[in-house]
Amino acid sequence: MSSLYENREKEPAMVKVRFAPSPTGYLHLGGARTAIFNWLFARHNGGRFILRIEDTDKSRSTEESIREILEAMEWLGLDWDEGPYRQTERLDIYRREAQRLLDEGKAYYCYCTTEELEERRKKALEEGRMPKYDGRCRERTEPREGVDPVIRLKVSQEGETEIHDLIKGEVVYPNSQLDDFILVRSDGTPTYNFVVVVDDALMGITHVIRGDDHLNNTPKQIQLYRALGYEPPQFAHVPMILGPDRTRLSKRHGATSVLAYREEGYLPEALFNFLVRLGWSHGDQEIFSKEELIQHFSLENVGRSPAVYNPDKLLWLNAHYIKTGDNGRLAKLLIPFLMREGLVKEAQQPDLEWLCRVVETLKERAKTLKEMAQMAAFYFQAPQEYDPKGERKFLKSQILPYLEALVSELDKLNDFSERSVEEAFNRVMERFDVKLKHLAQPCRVALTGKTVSPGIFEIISVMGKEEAISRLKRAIEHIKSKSDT
RNA sequence: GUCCCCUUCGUCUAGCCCGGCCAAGGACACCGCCCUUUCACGGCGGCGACGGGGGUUCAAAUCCCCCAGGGGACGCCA
Repeated sequence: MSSLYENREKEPAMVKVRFAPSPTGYLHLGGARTAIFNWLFARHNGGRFILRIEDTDKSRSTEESIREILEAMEWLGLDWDEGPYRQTERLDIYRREAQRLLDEGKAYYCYCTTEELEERRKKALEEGRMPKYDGRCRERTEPREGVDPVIRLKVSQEGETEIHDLIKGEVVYPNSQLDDFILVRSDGTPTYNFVVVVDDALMGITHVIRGDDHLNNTPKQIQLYRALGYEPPQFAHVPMILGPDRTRLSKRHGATSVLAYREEGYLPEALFNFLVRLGWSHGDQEIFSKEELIQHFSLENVGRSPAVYNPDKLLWLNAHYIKTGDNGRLAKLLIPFLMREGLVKEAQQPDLEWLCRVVETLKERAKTLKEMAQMAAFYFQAPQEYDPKGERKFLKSQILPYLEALVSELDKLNDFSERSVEEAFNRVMERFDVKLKHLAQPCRVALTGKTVSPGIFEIISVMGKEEAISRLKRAIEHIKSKSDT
């Protein structure tokens, strides 16, 4: 019976993955994509997705950051099945595990000070050596006066450690590169490399999917799993997202916070779709619903090379989701942006049904909700002034008769639908024997102040009879006052 | 410096594992044309890549080796 072999090959009964952000800032694009890959992997395999906050660095972790991260995940629709766990609430577990390693002789106290370490590191770098801890406290039996010790793991320097990475393939590290890394700081708090292993093991994580900046940590962690007597999980190291300058994505590259995209008027499904296609693909398909992603996602189709973040494509996707989005939903999402533009006051919410019609006229040309709100301005306020070029070109005295005729035709309408507005235009065009463009452009400038807008019939219809006529009359007066002088 | 990862159009990528279907496909951006009351949308077309060098083979983007470039790690950060 080759039972050992079979056990190795057999997939774990239940896939369990985690996303483990450190709350030292907002959720950025790279972190969000890692979360998405984990979530998708769990959902695809009918497994569990757990959220764990890695807050062992007390000096840098903040509650505000935790709130931000959770909010960003909720916005993206990444729901978790367990957690959020907080590592600061599990300190007794780490203490117990550290003591166990100490008792078993697999870890030891180290009394070297930060200053001494820093000096040795500097020297090593200068001499072109690898700056690693030399293990000098391994055999120390006596404490050192006035120094709070750290706990280090005895790491084997012999041989090599192999990683069977689901994305990178076989990766082999010479153990000579490893050093006795710190498990517990001198203040008694555990370090990342320690807690990540303890938690992943104890929480039964089957697949660790994370950024490939962690690939280098993996051999250390594997040694720790073994020292602890736990079976290492499967690893999948996802290539990082790079900025346009091909370095690690950071604040330098502009807005990288997930929530900042919401503020800029991006739809969560657009960012989701964009992020998942950065490094993962399914043939030539670009647009994916969540259901399709869950159905198709697999680690095999994750690329091995890093991806440069391309804001133009995100914008295109966002435009697509706006274009195809539900008017009612878009209208609701648009309101905060209208308020920010000063078009809608907090107290008086616009009529949603009407707003839906506004959205309908704008959704084909707006790439973001922010942009849509800006383009919607003329629906809320009559032009304060006319675009100079448009005025010169279209608001001329020759067109006065057309505009006046149009006002009277519109005034006769009971039904103010797009269709009947169009018919009113047709009557005016026939009477004066002019083409639509000679009527439409002056009208557009009169109504919106600009030479660019959605279709003339739709905006008039949506604007309403009273408002449209009043704006046309104002334009007529404006033209007259000019020609008088 | 050492170790690890990566390398197809400007960018995201398909193809690579199982060589021939690839004079390398799709998408974003860009350019042009068409549609058209403006702007968009849409349609059509164009531009544009296998990092370099050696092998192996009848045949290599695909397999092997070397080099170069890029990224990452080397913390009492995660």
